[in-house]
Amino acid sequence: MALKYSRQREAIKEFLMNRKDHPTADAVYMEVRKEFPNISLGTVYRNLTLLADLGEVARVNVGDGVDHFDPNTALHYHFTCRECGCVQDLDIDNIVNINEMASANFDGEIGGNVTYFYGICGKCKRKLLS
Amino acid sequence: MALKYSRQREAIKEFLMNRKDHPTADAVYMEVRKEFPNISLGTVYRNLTLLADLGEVARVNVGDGVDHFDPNTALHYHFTCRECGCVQDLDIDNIVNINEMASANFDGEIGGNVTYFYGICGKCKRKLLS
DNA sequence: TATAAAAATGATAATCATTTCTATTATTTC
DNA sequence: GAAATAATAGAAATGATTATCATTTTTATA
Repeated sequence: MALKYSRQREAIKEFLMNRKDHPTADAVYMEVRKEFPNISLGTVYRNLTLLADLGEVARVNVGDGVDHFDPNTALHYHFTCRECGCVQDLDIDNIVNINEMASANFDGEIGGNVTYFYGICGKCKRKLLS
Repeated sequence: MALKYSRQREAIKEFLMNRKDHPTADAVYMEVRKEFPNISLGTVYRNLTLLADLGEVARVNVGDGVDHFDPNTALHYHFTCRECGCVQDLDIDNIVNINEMASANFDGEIGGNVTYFYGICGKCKRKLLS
C-alpha cells in the first residue's frame, strides 16, 4: 500500500505541526473543516493514525478517555488540568531510568512506560485564588 | 443518598478482594454472574464506581482502553503485557519523587501522576523463546 | 494527454466500554 | 408490616473510534 498524496492529510499535518496544545481528533476535525468543509471525521482519524504509525506525530494519552496528538515526537512528559482539561508539556530535565528500576524483581521484559501528570494548571490556579 | 446494603455489591467486593489479576468490569460481571445469574452489567459498573469512589478499590488504567480494578489501594505500579494483555503488580523498591521533578519550571500544581509499564510478561517471553 | 491501477475519501454503519434511563424489587426505618 | 428510599435488571443512549464501501484522487505509464 504505497502512500499517495492527499490534500486532506497535508492539511491535517500542517494544522497539527503548528500546535502545542495537543488537540484531539475532534479538535483537528473542527479546524480542518474550515478549509475542507466536506472532510469526514473518519478521514481525520484515519490520517492521524497513519501519521502516528509513521512516527510523524505522537498519540498522547492523559487519562481523559480521548486521544490527543502531538507534533513533538521526542520523549517528553505531559500534564493535564483536572479543572479545564488542557494538556501541556512539562519541562523535566531528565527523567530517571524507571524502566530499569521496574526491571528488578521482574521476570518479563519492560518495553517502556507511560507517565503523565495531573493537577491544576497555572491559569486555573490563579482563577481559583481570585 | 445513604448507602444501603446490597447482596450484589457484596459479591462484587468479595470477588475482587481475592483477586490479584486486576479484572475488568466485564470480567467481574462474568464471574459474579455465576452466583447472580440475573445481575446486570450496569450494576457491576455502578458498584465498581461506587467502591472506587469510597476508596475501597482502585481503578487502574494500563492504556488498553479498558478500566481494571484492584483491591490494593496502596500506591504501587503496574505492568501490562502487550502479548497477552495481562496486568501485574511491579515490585519497585523506592519510586523517585517525580512529582517534585515535574513541579520545577511549572506554574500550576502537580496533584499526582499516572505511570504504568508495558512490555512482555515472563510467561509470554518463555513461550516465544521455545 | 489519456488511462488504468491503487490509494484516499465521504458518508454511514458498526463496535466497544461505559453511562443513563425507568419501572420494579430489596433494604431499612418506624 | 408499611412507608420511604436506595438498588436493581434490562434496555436504550452515549461518545470515541474503527470498519465498510461506493466514489473520487492521485500517480505511474502507455
